This record gives sequence, C-alpha cells and structure tokens, in this order.
Amino acid sequence: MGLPREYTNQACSMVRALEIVGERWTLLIVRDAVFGVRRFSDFVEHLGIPRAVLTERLEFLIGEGVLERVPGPGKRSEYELTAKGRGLWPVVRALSAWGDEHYAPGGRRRVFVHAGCEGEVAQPGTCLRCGAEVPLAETVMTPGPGLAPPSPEDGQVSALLARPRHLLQPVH
Amino acid sequence: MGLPREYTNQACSMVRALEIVGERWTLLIVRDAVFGVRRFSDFVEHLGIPRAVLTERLEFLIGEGVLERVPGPGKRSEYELTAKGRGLWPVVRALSAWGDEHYAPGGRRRVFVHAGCEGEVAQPGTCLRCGAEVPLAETVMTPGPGLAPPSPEDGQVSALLARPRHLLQPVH
DNA sequence: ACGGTTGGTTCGATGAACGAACTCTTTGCG
DNA sequence: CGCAAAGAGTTCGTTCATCGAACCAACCGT
Repeated sequence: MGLPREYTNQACSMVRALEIVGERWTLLIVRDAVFGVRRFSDFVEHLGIPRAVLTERLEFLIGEGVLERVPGPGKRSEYELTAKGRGLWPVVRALSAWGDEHYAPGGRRRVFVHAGCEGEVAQPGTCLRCGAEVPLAETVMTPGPGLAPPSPEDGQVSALLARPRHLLQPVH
Repeated sequence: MGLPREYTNQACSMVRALEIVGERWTLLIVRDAVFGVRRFSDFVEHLGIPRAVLTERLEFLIGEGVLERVPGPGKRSEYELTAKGRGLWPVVRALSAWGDEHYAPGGRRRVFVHAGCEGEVAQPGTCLRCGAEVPLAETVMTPGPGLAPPSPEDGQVSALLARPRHLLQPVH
C-alpha cells in the first residue's frame, strides 16, 4: 500500500485509526492474533507475509500498544493482543461480515457462536439467543458452509483455524 | 500502501474485503461518501488525495459495485454509495469509534444521533434511547467535544462537515 | 557435536503513490 | 458572443514501500 502511515492531519478519528491499522497486512495480523496466532513463523505461514514486513509491523504495533511481546518457550517471544488491540475486534468482525455477505458464493465462511449459550453472535456483537454483548473470550469461531476445507499445502495453522476454537486461545 | 490488491488466496472473507477496501485512501473515500461528499474536487479538497489516485480508486469502487456514477449538474458526474457500499458503514463506525477511544485526547470527535428520537447511536449501531437498529439515513452526525474547529485553510468541505448533518445527505 | 527449527536481517528489483504541471470541457459573467 | 475561471481528469518523473529470496544467529532435541 505504500501507506506513508500519515494521511493529512485530519480531524477525523478514523484517519488516526487508519494510520495505525490501515497499512497492508496490519489488520490481518490483528485478526490472526484474535484467532490465537502468536508466533512469528505462524504469522508467516498463515498470511504469506514477507518476513521483513512482518518484523516491521509487529514492532510498530507493539510501539502503539496494540500488541505486546510476551516470553514464549525458551527465549522466544510471542505476540499477544493488549486490551487496546482487542478493541479492534468490532472492526475485524464488521469487515469479515461484509466480505462474507458479498464475496462468499458458497455461504459464510466463519460463524461466531456464544460459548455456553450456543447462540450465534450477530453483526453488532450481540448474541442472537441470549441478547448479551458477547466478549471476545466467550466467542467460539466455527467454520461456516462457505469455508473451503483446508488443503495440506496451506499449512497446519490453516488446518487448526478450520476447526471450531475459542478466540484468543493460543493455537499452539 | 503498495497494496497489490491481492493477498494470498486465503479462505477468510476479511481478505476479500480488504482486497476491495484495504488500499490506502479507499475507506476514507467511503467515509466521505457516507458523510455526503459526492464530487471529485470535494474528495480532493477534503482528503488531500492525489488526483490520479482518486481517479483510480473511484473507477475501481464503481467496478466493484461500491459506488455508482450518477449525473450531476451539467455534464458532471457525481459518486454515490450503492447498497453494497452503504453496507460498509459498520466498518467505518467501528474504526472511528476505536480511533475516538484511543486517539482523541480532547474527547470524541464525532457523535452519531438517532434523528427524531435524539438518542445517541452506540457502537453496535443501535440507539441508546429507543434501542432500535438505526439505519444510515436516520443518523445525524454531530461534532463531539474533541473535534477541533475547522480552520479556513481546511477548505469549505471540512467546514460543512463540522456542523450537524444527516448522513448520506449531499453536501452541495 | 550437529542438523533442524525459530526468529529474524539484508539486499536488489519492482511497482505504487506522490505531487506538480498540463489538458480539455463546462460554467459564469459582462 | 468573448473571456476568464473552475471542474474533472491525465501525464510524468521522483521517491519510497513492498516483495521475495537469501543469509545469519541463536536455540533445541538427540
């Protein structure tokens, strides 16, 4: 996107938001983090993002307080959403819903369900059955009818994400 | 953003959505269209977007059925959101809300109000007073406490958008 | 000790965005 | 009518981010 990361200094808050998450790959990184991806190599595998770009984006998102680096096994680091980062969930959900509505000929690809209650989580983020506003951690992502079964060459992360799982739960 | 407009062919619908509206400037164009901007020169003035890029984006969005070209005064054309384009409103609202929450030290910059009912439209798109899901056309955008008063050099479009107005209502 | 995995960095080529200048048509005005 | 100014793009040379492939270093299991 060649996003210079700065638009004109407009008064609108959406401009500021886009300066943070409007660059190529950034929202996909956030989405994957919501789905439970935490490791550098898993992002690379699942997104197909150039490693240098991933490095730069992770650094930037940490600096902006969207992600934080947490120690993983050994001396590795993993990347985890902060509260501010989890606040982007409505954006991710809205975009996914729009994409599902207009670009999923085989039906929706992802359906989100309220854990326990089993009701579906609708657009505004509320449960269709119990009516409650469903927090991220109580949301289960399940494959919809339009989700193509993952082929082996898509990698194991894709395979893991094609099965029902709690959001934010580490994939590994 | 140098967005090649194609990510890897992932199964996720958000990827498809980002291929349409993920490029630099695109969501800002949609936002301005929601706010009532319709003319080429008004987009240029308000966004500060290079003219060649605007031309390319408008063409692309028309091709994707997000905008449509409608005849304006004289032989001019204007650009109007289609139903598919209006479907992006939750995305715009979610991004603006996130930006307002984290990058508006002086308080929110835009507040959306349910016309007639006067209740505020909250994050999920429902009215805080009457509880109804508020459609775009019944939403009034009002300046919040954090919105800086527009300086004259910002142009007249900025000035118009700093006053309360119905969404989708043409600015001119 | 050593081969593989993880987590990056480096580097050259490509291509999009930028912005200023230019063109062509339409509009406004006397 | 005649002229100036604005609207709606187009053209073009420069700059800068992205791409992708290769390279490197630390760590791990055996």
